[in-house]
Amino acid sequence: MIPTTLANVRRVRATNGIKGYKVARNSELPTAKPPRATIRDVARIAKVDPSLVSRIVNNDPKASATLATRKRVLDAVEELGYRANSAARMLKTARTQMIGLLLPDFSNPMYSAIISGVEKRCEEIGYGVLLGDHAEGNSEKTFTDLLESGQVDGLLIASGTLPDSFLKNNILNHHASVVMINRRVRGADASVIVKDELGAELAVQHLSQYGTKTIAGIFGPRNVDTAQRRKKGFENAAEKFGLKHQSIEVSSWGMEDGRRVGVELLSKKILPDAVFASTIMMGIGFLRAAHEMSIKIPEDLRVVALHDSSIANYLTPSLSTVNLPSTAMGAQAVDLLVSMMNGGSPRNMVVSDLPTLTIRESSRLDIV
Amino acid sequence: MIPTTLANVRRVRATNGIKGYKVARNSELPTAKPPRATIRDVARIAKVDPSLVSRIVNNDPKASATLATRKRVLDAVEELGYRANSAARMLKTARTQMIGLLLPDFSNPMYSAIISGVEKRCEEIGYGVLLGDHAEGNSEKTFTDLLESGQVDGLLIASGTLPDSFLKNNILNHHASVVMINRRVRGADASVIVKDELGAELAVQHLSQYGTKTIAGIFGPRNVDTAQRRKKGFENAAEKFGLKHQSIEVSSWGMEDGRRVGVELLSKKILPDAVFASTIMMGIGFLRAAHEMSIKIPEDLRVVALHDSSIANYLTPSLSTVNLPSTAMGAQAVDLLVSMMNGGSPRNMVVSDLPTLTIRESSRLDIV
DNA sequence: GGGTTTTAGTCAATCGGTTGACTAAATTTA
DNA sequence: TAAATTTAGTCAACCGATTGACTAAAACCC
Repeated sequence: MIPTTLANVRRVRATNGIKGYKVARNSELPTAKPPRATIRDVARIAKVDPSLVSRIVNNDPKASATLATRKRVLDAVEELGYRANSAARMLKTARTQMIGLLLPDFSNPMYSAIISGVEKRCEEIGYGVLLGDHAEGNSEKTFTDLLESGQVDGLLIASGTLPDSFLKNNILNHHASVVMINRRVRGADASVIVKDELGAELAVQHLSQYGTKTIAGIFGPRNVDTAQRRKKGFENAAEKFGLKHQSIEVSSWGMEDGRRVGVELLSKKILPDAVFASTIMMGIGFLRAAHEMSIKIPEDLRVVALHDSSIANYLTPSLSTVNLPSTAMGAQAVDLLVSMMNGGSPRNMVVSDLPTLTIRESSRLDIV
Repeated sequence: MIPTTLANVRRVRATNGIKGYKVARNSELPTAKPPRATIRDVARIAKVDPSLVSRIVNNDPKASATLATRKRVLDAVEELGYRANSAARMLKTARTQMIGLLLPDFSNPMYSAIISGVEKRCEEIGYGVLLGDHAEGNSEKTFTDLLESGQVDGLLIASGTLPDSFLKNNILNHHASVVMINRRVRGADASVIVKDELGAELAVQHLSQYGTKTIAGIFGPRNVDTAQRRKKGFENAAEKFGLKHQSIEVSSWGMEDGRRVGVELLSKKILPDAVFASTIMMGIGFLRAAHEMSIKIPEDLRVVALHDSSIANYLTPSLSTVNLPSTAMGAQAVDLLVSMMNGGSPRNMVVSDLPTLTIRESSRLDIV
């Protein structure tokens, strides 16, 4: 795996003092590569069969070896710095121990909690994460490549934008375990979502204070169920608290969407008392719109957005948010995927953790 | 690669009705897995030797085949949906076609341009990207695992925080191609950086307008060369433009650092006329501090931060930035790494693209 | 102490592609 | 037209780890 030239570099380096930073003497530069130790090397040194080495290092219950033998093997492993070649293992076992994570965009803080949940859980169970984004155009390619060349054992997809039809075709047409994150697509029956609806309700409940009469909500693409769940939660809660409400649907989830809607909304004669933004990005955009339109927040209008992120603390005004258990969602998606890879059936799951509200300046009128 | 059980699962899924969507008939449910086509299957159908199939699909110049034969092979590939098993290929060729990208934190927008540059370039040249973060504690493990189990052919490290000593030890002790991104570490001789110094100068030059007399700069960890380059550029430019300047060094690059320094700075009797934040995160934090301290920006004090990101447009006030060519840096790092993996020598490179200034509200006094 | 079970470990096939060496036929060259 | 070269394609040995089947010796049982 490791290119031989590199091995050289390391050799050279290891034999020289680091301290004064003279890294190498020239004479040592062009030497032969130190080849990586294989299981056979270990076997030879420990004077056992390679198969026994394999069984010992993998804790195979079928391995039977005296303590002395085991020690010899382990010592040899140590001495040679042996690590199983993952390609060979993959080939033989037909498992890569990797899962793919497909996202629209790494830089979007909305996804970062998910990423870290996925990453962490994978680390715990010894899986690697192969990231793919489907920025534009390359979606299809990324997708099929990962699956079809068998570089991953399964795939997680977190996308608030890819159309259902694309997802459905790809999920259904490829032989692989696929789990959708915070998205349900008809025709795919493995997913993990959070209680978006409840998150929206929580926001509305909070916003209904201070004599709020009217409230507006900004939502994502109509054909994405995530947007619909949030909208439903928003509308239900608005009804429940007797608020006049209006729902605005836009075609993506970004800052500019929040700003544009904001400008439009705030140009009207009559403003709502409160606004719910269904993503933190939209919330940020909306705050900007308010600034541009010289609307004072929270005095003139109060705002809460979905998704927490540390940046919410640093905005002006700081942005109240509803924190969805996205990290837990990522972790749970990994668990579901792994269980499916081991023969378990696909399920549509809901993370049991509840959304929580963090009140900041954008929605608090009662500052003493 | 794709575990057979999964193939089953997928079948199952395809055969069950979802909600109103009956996708298939039940009778198809418990059938045998469709095994993935191997090169031998293709060979059999095309009536040629597997080796010829291999040569044809890989465009091996050594392959000689009549047009008719070639077509038979390609047709068979198509028919079976054949994709080479990547584990087998890796094993034989001793290359994974993957590179690892190590970051402190995915969610940090500072890194997102780098990620996308790396990703895009890798996609172009047929490499996969394996992401690893070294949030806390797991750095060492992530690092060694990736390298030692030979899951990647080389490694890119973009970290403004890991101490030199750690990097040096790890880089030096492992057999692998490693390229540092926007960081130079003594003892490691492969890196790609941008003209941070010039970026800082650009910011100072701009800030020196409007009669600015004094300027403060906020920089990252003293023992990280990136921070030092920025500081140097800042100080040089300040001298050049005859500004009284003060440099503040903090131990990390985040929003809270910017805010903390800001609060401190703005508590003093005499304020600087301008502030340069050496990351956008610090800039955001500083804006917040200004708000908390009721300092008006840009009226009382003007601010420019390094790194562009769309969020700069949506802050209040919007934040002037110097856009470093981070995407190009990511791409170039990939190129360097690949060239090293092919036997090229390590180099310390500088991206030739220049930083550019984007003026926004935080530094513009002459609004009409 | 003869038979059975356990323990300790080995053997060899296999995963799926790749690649240097090779052959037989076709084509070119002299 | 005979020799030399090129073309078309095959053969077989890997790469490194895993795993079911197997063996020989030791331990156990009554």
